[in-house]
Formats: sequence, structure tokens, C-alpha cells
Amino acid sequence: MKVPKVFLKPYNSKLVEERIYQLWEKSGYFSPDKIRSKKKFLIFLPPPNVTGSLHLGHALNACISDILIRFKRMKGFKTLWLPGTDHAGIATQNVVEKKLKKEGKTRFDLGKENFLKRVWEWKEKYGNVILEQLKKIGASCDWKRTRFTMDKNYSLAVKEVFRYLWNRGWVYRGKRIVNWCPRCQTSLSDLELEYQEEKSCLYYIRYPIKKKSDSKSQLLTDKDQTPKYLVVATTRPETMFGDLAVAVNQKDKRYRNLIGEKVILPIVKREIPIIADKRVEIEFGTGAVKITPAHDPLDYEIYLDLVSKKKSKEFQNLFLEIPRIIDDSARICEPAPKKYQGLKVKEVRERVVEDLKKQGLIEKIEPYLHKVPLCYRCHSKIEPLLKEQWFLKMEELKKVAVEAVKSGKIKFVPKRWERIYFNWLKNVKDWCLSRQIWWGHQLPIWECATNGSEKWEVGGEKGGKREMRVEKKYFFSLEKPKKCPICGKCQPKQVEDVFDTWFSSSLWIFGTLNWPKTKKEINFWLPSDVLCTAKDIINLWVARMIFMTIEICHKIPFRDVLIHPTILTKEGKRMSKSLGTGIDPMDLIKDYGADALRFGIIWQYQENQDLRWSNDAVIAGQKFINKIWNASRFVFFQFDKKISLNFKKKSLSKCDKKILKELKKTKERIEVLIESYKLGKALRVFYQFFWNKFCDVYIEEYKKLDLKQKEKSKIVLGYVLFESLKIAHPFLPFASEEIYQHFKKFLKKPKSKLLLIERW
RNA sequence: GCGCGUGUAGCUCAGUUGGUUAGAGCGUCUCGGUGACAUCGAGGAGGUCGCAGGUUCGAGUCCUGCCACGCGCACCA
Repeated sequence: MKVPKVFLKPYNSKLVEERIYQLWEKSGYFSPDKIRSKKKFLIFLPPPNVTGSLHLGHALNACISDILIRFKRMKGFKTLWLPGTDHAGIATQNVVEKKLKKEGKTRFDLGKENFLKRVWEWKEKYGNVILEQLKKIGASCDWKRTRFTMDKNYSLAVKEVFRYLWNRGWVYRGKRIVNWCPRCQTSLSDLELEYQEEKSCLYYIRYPIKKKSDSKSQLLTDKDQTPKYLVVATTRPETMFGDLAVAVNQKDKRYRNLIGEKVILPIVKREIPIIADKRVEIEFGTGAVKITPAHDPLDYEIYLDLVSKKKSKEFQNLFLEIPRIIDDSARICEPAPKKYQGLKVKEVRERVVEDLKKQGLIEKIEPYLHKVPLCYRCHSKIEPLLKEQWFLKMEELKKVAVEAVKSGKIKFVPKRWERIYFNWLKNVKDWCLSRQIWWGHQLPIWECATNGSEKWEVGGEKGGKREMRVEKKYFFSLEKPKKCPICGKCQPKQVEDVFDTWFSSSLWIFGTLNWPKTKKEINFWLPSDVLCTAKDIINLWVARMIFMTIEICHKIPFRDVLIHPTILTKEGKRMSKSLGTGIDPMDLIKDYGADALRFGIIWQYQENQDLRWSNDAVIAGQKFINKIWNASRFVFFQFDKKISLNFKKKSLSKCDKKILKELKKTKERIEVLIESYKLGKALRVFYQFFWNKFCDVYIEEYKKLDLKQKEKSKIVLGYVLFESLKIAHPFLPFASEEIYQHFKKFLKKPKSKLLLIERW
């Protein structure tokens, strides 16, 4: 038989990949609906942000999942790899805002409605780029089931989950120091921060001590007297206008007798008490801390303690109102002195220090290295501000999450990542759900317009004290209410805040399975088999999916959590687009082909270690694919007529028996390795078998056989190649499928139209 | 400060429960177009296995300490 013209050397991915992918898609076998089987296998694609484009990390993730899915599909499982995208609240809003900025506009110029229109337009245009890129690397997702976190049904799921949590009494409006991004103009959760080292200063400021016996305040700054100051060390002198007290440790002998006395806050000359708190570290700075409840979480807690204990009754009147002296744009505001108002925090810091110096109130300034929190989306400096936000109580949910992993129902692979998970859950604070951006799911909470009294109560456990609003003012409603259920007469307004984007992500498992419209799919599909993801979203996403899915569906979301390594640059640095250290997988596909890229990624993928990317492995992949290609050509040249792959044991030569034995061993080993996610090793085992055993040894020995034996052995030749193609397919789907399409023509009775669905 | 990970050939990495001469890919060197394959074949060079101790008949592998790099968490007044 003639070898078809397209079967030319060398292998050319450009002539193959698109055509083959269409063949697969058209066949419908990416969908589970076409597969009849009692065994099922489900993987959820971690939904990439609509702002995203594929990087090597995504590619690694996709390769692993695709190998598992393809393997299981060939094993006869009803397989579903469910894809989708995440609306990615802040990230997406920022992208569109940046675009607007180029037009010289802000989102406020457009107004909410028009701005959201623009975001939707942007999403429709660019939101699916990453999914198209996934197709290029061969991902066999069921694209018909592609979901988006703001689909109609998904949005309903968000509301229904919230209703559930609301009815459980786990949602409350609380006052707390939140991480505020002055650029994005929103609160952020602790997990949405990045930290950066910053060289700054520790300022030692003298707070004059008010004389005890004096009824009138009198500053003790006369040079003749021994000046009596309480020296406070701070990195943020500009916040001093918000000070309500100075705290010392009761065990600190230096200050013990000062507790209960008062100091004069410099510049504004306000009297504030000296209080005791055990959280003040004696060794740090001077051992005296200024307490600024509106701008520091620890200070706020100390404040709450004082208020709730009512121990310090004499200070009560000082604590009526917490002065907030930094506004939402990180500028100094009232009640700070007029001269500083409207200026940026950093500028005021310098000015305050200057002013204090003039008054001789700066004792010393030390250089100080510390980490400052940044917004993980726009990298602006976070300003801790006292704010009212919506919180979700974590007490019960965290128990659920801990139990699921501790009991072994959910396993982390490698196991050591469990520690990260448990550690976070152990210390987790209530989840700040509300964001002050526009792009996202608006909270289904409504506000009664008539009942506006302020009633707050301090509650919560130790270390997690909070102020909670207790009076009836807000209520849950799925739709716009016709009548206010609280007062019965007003027209309630929906709260403007939207959900933390990770709140909607936490419902991914069941939101994508058409809950709440139906429970059928959940019952059929859950739990999924493995979640393949990166370590940086273990808490942000994985943990939250675990408790949410168990709480809502009473089923675990997945059995295994496969944490894959991070792909680093050759220098061991993080790949980043902005630093120009990123490598675009699409470029590699152009240069070497998708299979070569997949080979390169999986070849370098070892379970434990972050990998330093090297293109060499992709080159090796290209060579290997070409090797398979050429070996196949050789095999096909042997066929002068259609054959069947059934051989008789009697007719086998010595080398036939040997290679068949090796094949069997290889196949079994690879199966075990794939099942335990050791894909890099599996690929190497196959590589060695095919190249060293099959090509180098068996084919060479075959050539030496006499004509009569060759006639019998060519069936073995074909059989081993066929089996090899099957093994190769999950790893190198395009080339193996292309070769199979040619192979089919030489077979008397080809079982399947596609290698994709050949039985492993 | 606490914890985790890593350190093996020029580069990227394997190395099972301690057991001969420490492996692969890429690169490099020599030779070779011989029935698929030069994106190939045959062969070679290249390693004090981070450092220092210890356990052992025997350590890349186990223990202790140290060094270097990376990461996470806490503190961050």
C-alpha cells in the first residue's frame, strides 16, 4: 500500500493540530453525554479570570487535567471536564477602568449603569481568549457546558447560598478595621493582600505627661524642670490625631505607676489616658504604644476590650466616638488639624515629623524595615480603615472544612499542603464579603429607609471581637420587594456593595452543575475526582469551596486536591508579565507544536518541586514526536495489504516475545503512575520504552528477520505501535491521533473512528 | 520570629525501603547517511551528590549542626 502523501517527514504540527481538534469536537466525545458507562470521572477547571491569558502555569494545570481526562475516557469512564471563567470582580473592573483612563474618564464619569455596560462589552470581546488558548493546547473540555460566574443561573446560586447563610444567622453587618484599597475604593479580605518590604522609620515621639495633682492641664516642657514625657514609638506619626490613648504593658516596671494618668497629645493638645494592655510588647520600641482605633486593627481591639469591660469608666467619655482622620482616598481629613487636611498620608507624615521636631518632641528616628500590605490587583498601599462591612461568621464553616480533610475524605497531594490549609483555618477571621466596586454580584440585602437608629453590640470570641449591628434595618430579598417587611411603608433600597469575587468562586462546584435549578446533576456527579490547582489559592478558593459545597450539598466537592508546582524562570524567579519574565505558551506552540509543549511541561513536572522552566524539554518533545512519527512511517511501509492485529503465539520470534513482555510491563507501570498523578515519571517510562526498547532494539531486530518471519512479525510490529499510540495519546494527543487516522486505513476492522475513544 | 521546600554533570532534573561502576533530557566532542528517522545512529568526555560531623561492614539516601537560595505564616505600635 502507498503511504499517503500527507505522511511526510518530519512531523509538522501546523498541518495537524487544528484539523484534529475539529475532528474531536465534532465527534461530541468531549461531552459525557455520548459516553455510556456506569463509571464517571469529573474534573472542574479552575475558572480563569476573564482578564487572563494563558501562561505556563495554566498550561501545566490544563495538561495534567487533560491527561487524566483522556486517560479515563480511554478507560471507558463517562468523563466530564467542566470549563468556565470567573468574572474576577476587581481585576476586571480595573482593566476596564484603565481603558477608560486612556480616554480621560473615570468610572464615575460614566456612572454605574454605563460603566457596567462597558465591562460586559469588554467581557464579550476578550473574556474567552483564555478558553480558546486552552483549545490550542488540546484541552478536551466539554465546551458546551462552559460556565461563567455571572450567568443567570449562577447568579441565582449566589443569592440562594447567601439566603441560606443569612437564615443560619451567619451574616452580619460589622464594624471592623478592614483592608482598604484607596485606588480601587474597596475593602479587601486578608487573603487579597500582597506584602512588600519597605524601608521606613520608627519615630520616637514625646507625649507630655499631664501632672497628676494639677486640676488644669499643664505642659511640663520647661527646660528648668525635668521634662516628663512618655515616649511613644510609631511608624505612622500622621495617625496621631486619631489617638485615643497610649497603652503600656502592666508588667512594665518603667510605666506601671503611670497607668491611669494622662498625656497631652502633641499639636492638637488633646488629653488622652495611659492604659494597660498585655498585648503591648515591653521590648518593642519604648514599650509604649499610641492607640489609634480607627487605623490599626490591634488598637481597635484594645479599644473594644476597654469599652466592653467597662473597667475604665473614667475614660468612657473619651471613647464616645472614634476619630477617623484618614479618608477613603488615603488623605488626612477632619478631625485632624486643618493644615493637614486633604493631604496625602505620606506627606502629612513628613510634615508632622517636621512640626514635632520644631517643638522638640521627636526623641529620635530609627530606620525600620517592615512589610507593607498592597492590593493584590493594583498594588496600591493598603490603608487599614474602620468601616462597616458585611461579614460571614466562620466558626461553623471552618469546623466543616477542617473535618473534611482531617477525616481523610479529602486528600491533598502532596500531603504537606494540608498544613497550609489547617493553619489558615485555625486562625481564620470572619470573612468580609462586601466590596465597594460595581462589577460583581450585588448583595441581595435591602435597607429599610425609616428604621435608621444606630445600635451596636460588641460580640465575638477572644481575638475576634467585633461590633455588630443589632437593630432591624436590613433584610434579605431575592427580588426587589414590593413592601418593606420591617416598617411596611417605606421603599427599601438595595445595598450597593457587591460580593467578594471569591464568594461566587466558592460555589463553583455546584453553581456549574445547575444548582439551584436542579439537584439532579449534583447527585449524579459529586464528588468530583480531583481538583488540580496551584498552591496560592488553597485558602482563597479551595478551602472555601470545601466548606461551601459540604454546607449546601452535603457532599464533598472533590476527593483529591492536586497541588501542582509553580513554574519559575530559569533563575528561579516568579514568571511575570510586567517584569517581562513570562513565557507565552502560544509562542511555544507556534515554534514547536502543542504536543511538544505538552511533552516539555509534563517532562519537567515532578510532583514535589517548583520547576525552573527550560525550553530544552520542549525541544526533546519535538524530537520524540518526530521519532514516533518516523517509526510509524516505517511500520506502515511494512504493510502491503490490510491487516488485523491478532497474532498467534506460535508464530512469534524471540524478539517479538520480548517486546510484548516489555510493552505489557510498561503499560501497567504507566497506569499506576497516572493514577497516582506521577505524570512526569509516566511520560519518561513511555519515552524509554518507545525509543530505546521499541525503536532502537525491536525495529532493528525486526529488520534482520527473514522474509517469512517478517510476514508474521509485522503484526506484532503493528500491535506494539498501536498500543504505544494509545499510551501516548493522553500526553501527545494531536500527533498520536493523526498517526492513528493513517493507521486506521491499514486495519481490517478498526474499532474506533478516533484514538480519543479507543479502549486503553 | 515560626514553619515548609530546595541544593546531584555546563543547564533542567531523576535517584524507590541505605547495597556493586550515581542516571535522563538538552548541550558538548568523535565517528557514521547502513531498508522509518540527521528533529537520526554508534561512541566519548563531563559529578569530593551544598559544607562539617555522626550512625553503619557500607550513606546521594538516615541523624545532628551549619551555609545558600526560594516560599508561606505571624509580628509589622
